[in-house]
Amino acid sequence: MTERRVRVRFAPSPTGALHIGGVRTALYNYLFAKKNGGDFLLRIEDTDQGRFVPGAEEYIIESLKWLGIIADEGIGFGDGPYAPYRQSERKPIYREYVMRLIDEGNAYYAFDTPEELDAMRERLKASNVDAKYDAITRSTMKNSITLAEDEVKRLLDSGAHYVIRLKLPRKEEVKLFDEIRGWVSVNTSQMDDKVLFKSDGMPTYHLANVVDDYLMKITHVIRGEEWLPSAPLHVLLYRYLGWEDVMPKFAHLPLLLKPEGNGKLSKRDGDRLGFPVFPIQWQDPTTNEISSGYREAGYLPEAVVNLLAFLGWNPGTSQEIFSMQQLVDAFTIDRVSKHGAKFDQNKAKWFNQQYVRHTSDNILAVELKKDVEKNGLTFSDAYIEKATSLIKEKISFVKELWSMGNYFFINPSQYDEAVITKRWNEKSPAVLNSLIENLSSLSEFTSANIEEQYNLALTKNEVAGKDFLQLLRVCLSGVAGGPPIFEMCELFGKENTILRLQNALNTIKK
RNA sequence: GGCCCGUUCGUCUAUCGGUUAGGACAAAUGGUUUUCAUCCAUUAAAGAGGAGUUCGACUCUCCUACGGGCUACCA
Repeated sequence: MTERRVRVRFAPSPTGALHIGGVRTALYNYLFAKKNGGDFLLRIEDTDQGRFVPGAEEYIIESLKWLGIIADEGIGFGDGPYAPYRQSERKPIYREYVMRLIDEGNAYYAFDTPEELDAMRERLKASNVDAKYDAITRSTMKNSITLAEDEVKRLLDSGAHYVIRLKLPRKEEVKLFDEIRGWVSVNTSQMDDKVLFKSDGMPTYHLANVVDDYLMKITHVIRGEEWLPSAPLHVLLYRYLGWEDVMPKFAHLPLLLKPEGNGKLSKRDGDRLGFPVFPIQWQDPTTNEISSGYREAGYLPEAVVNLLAFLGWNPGTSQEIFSMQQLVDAFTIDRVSKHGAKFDQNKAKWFNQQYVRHTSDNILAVELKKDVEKNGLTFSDAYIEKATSLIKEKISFVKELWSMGNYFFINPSQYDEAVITKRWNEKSPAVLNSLIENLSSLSEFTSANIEEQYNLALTKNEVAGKDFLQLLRVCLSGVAGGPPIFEMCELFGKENTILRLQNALNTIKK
């Protein structure tokens, strides 16, 4: 077999918001494709009409685009040579292949009603046997194996509801090589005759995914670990369809787990634990319930990509900050870990902090400006950018430029109680008055000059600097921490600095 | 219950038979920053348990325990 061009796909189903674990799967597929000079495609697996959620598809596309996980082909990315990329639009294709399975005796019609299936399962459970539709139970059910040929024909002609099931051998070891876990083997005696074709004329995931991966020339299937148990089934499908020689390689990714330990990370965990589990905000169209997203929470896309990449993969070096291109260059499947990873909010925050710090002031200032304007305030771009540069070092999230630095734009009316209680004393008003006086006569309002005047005010009132500086900060900004004080003052300007000091003097009384 | 997968500091992980088991986040302590939310330094912190194989096992095998996944006409 000649070397095939690497082609991988991300194939979510549009049943709601794309979970962060799904995003990681998409990312690993993307990294693998780019690393190997291949193609990454987005395919929408909407074979379950009943679970379709409006807006989910758009949400998936928008999320991937926000993160820079750009597909070469597929829905939302200009389609491509293997269109359509939405399984519901490929409906006629699947019938052809499932008929081939029937003709060759590898699949059969089953006419059992849901009630009959339930009854069978309960019967088996009661006798302590595994309740599955398999080589043994199928002989007791209503299908084209047990029914006479003309009866099957009559049922089909009369439009009776039926599904098509894969006919598994009674006892056969099915082996597959997983690129992450090595050889995995399952006996068909443990599997059941999975439905391939539903009564609504749609294929199930199992059939559709195999047929599409074949037709779209997929070389590697990189997906979540939840698919590992059904992978042997897919192997069998490739075999029966005669495609084993071009069967993709499999890599089953470990799952993302809840931070407290039990179970995989799920939709509800995010807002319960105070961090997003979705890339961007999602509003459920039926309940209107809003789930927070990384984007809205102030995460930078590059940070999300970086932190996600490290949840289940590492380069084997001590480097942790990676651009997308660096990830592409470094990524290999064999460095993906086998075990699930718990999401660590602290580490996520740290990653974002790194990226915020490395983002230039003028770009961050644009975001801060939005908040300033949202609050009905007007400041020059230069002022906003300078404020950005001062606040930037202290924050982890872009939105904290405003939440932690809004005192650059609004004079404080409240003052940190703890600091006031601790630092304010009978000498404080005198120091402030001296400072106001000194600053008023200052012609060049620079941080160095301000500091000089501050020290003079201290000396005059016989107060130690260490005891007063934090109090000064609180008088100016209202809060206990922040950037260098005198640089702050320089930005506030002479008039506003003095106004702030006077306000503090008038407001804080003890 | 059955089947499959997994198990190194609190968390993410390095180690591909021989290491004082390394790094990062978080934590604690100290320092710098005349304030702090930055920064620097230091400390504490791990091979689930039991059998093998081997001169030697975190690393290979088996058992047990624990965790996770799957077990639909859902993906």
